[in-house]
Amino acid sequence: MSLKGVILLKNYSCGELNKRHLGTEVSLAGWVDRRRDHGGLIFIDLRDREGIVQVVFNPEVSPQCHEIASQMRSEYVIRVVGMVTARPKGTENSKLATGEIEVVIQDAEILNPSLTPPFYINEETEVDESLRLRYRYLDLRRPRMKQNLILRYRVERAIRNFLDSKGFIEVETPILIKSTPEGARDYLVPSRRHLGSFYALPQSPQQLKQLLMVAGVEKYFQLARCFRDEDTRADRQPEFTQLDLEMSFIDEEDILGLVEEMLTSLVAAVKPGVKLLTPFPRLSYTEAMENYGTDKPDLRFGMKIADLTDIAQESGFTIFESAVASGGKVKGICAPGSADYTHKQFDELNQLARGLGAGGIITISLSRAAGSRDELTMEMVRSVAAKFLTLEQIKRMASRLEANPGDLLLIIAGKPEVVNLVLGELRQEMGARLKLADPAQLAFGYIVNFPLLHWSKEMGRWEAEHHPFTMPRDEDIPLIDTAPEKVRGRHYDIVGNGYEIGGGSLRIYQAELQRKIFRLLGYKDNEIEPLFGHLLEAFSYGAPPHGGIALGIDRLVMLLAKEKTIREVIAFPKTQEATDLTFKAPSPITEEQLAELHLCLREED
RNA sequence: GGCCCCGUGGUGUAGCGGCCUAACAUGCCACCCUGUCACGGUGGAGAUCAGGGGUUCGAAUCCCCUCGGGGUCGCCA
Repeated sequence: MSLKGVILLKNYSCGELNKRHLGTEVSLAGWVDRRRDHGGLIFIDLRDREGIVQVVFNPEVSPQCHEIASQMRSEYVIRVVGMVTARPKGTENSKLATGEIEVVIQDAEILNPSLTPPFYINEETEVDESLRLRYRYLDLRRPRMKQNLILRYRVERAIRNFLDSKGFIEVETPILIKSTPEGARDYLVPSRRHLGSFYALPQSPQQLKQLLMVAGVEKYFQLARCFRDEDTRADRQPEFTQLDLEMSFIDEEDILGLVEEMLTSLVAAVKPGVKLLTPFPRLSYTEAMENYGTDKPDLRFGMKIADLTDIAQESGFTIFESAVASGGKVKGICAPGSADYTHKQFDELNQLARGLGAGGIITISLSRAAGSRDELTMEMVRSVAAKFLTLEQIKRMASRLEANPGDLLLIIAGKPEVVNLVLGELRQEMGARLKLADPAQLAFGYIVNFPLLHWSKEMGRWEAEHHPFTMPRDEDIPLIDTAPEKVRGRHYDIVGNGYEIGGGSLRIYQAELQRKIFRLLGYKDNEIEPLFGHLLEAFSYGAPPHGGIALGIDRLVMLLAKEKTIREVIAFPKTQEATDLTFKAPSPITEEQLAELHLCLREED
């Protein structure tokens, strides 16, 4: 990358200069990163997007420039003209890419002074995030944030190039569209021209891309902004970017294969050091829940959950017995090398487990004294359950969890969903504590065979697991009327390092089946028409079989940048309270604006 | 909506009932300094301890409320 030739005030960028430019007169412009004033000589580290170069003001070369340089301060915008010169022997700086040379200045001007910045731009110190967000334009000058912006651009460019090479076209879809009843809360935009009516910002271009398939686009993608008025998290923002993608005349394999190829080549291009699992592992939803306790497992490490119910129910241990008697399960994980966990450490884990609904954790600690699992004796086992279990039963549990002497078994008894949930969280916690995940790895994997529906207690009706347009598996279609919970959807998720990176499905393309699903979701026929009539109508004009996927770009870039939140890879993110601290948005509007929109504000109690 | 954490000169931290008239580092300002690169030296300015209320002889410190930021549960098809 180079700014060369783009801007007239400069003909080289600071970061690109090296020994090859010796003797060249260069014109540079940028920001003062740091000034070192020796009274005689003044050194300035001049920074632009491409890097830093040392420029030297020598009063013997130009007393006027030296005088101007003495006025310069951090973050002043300056322009200089000078000669690229080899640094005197012994004064080279190997820490700087441009450290073999310097620019001896013959002409200089201050283009714009700067106030002292509210935080360090030239140091990688932690700064309060609200301050960074208030002055985001300064925060983005810092090298780490600049690198994140560039990385994001490269990811998006690689995606566009890849999909272009596969015959996809990018189509823009409306931002002002229609509110939909399913899913998240909509961001709404009042219509000036239609009293009492509102547009909604898209939660995703889902229906639009399906209509593009009906339109015969066949291979569509879009780097699409999506909006959901829900509470934020480290990996969730009110607005975010999806790679939205849809294809006609395909099945699951086409999508999964395409995305795998895309991500593999993308990672190789932007982060060659990152290791992937290839081919991407595929787990059924059931396997993921049973073995990892979550539908978005971190596949960088094992520590799989194992079912111990059969062994546990042979014991005389009340906690195990009563769990099994009430239809529950007993399952566990093995924390390697954690046999000597302290009381305090147990307490922390117990608190975590209780907070998630478990009664508590039963631990079995296997002493290091044994040379192997077979050599264990009762004396080497530490557990409140020990006197209710035979040595043989303990060995069977250890064997099923692939535990060895020195390891710690964490066992949960209770309702199957709670057991999986708690062990899933304990697995994450222990994985983090024991640093089991290779930080250089990005473990993508597919989760397939999700249930199509789940029963919503609060709504008292079936809800779509993914969204109401997901195609059921052919062989499960008869179950829609008899056992909706057993219907599996042709839906797939992609996970990466424990994050849901994306999800997609094959879609329903027959109006009648779609209508049937809407009815199952509790819509009356007279409600379906105004809400989804446009889609059903489209399906009656020759809709091709189609399907697609959407990937969360923010999360993907976050993982590639090794950041902890997606805010670090978004130029102007919002706070947890969904405000923009740079603009101070949202903000009140005037009475005139309200009146024009036919709106008045309600008094709240 | 619930729970948890944080808020002290510009920035990052220390102080956690009296030793605080608030410390340290850095930044900032002035002066000195021709080979530094986190330059160095000398001197200086800079804080109603987020805001409000309470407890106490006495509060940066303990309690309550509010505001702001973060994490998380709910929520996010």
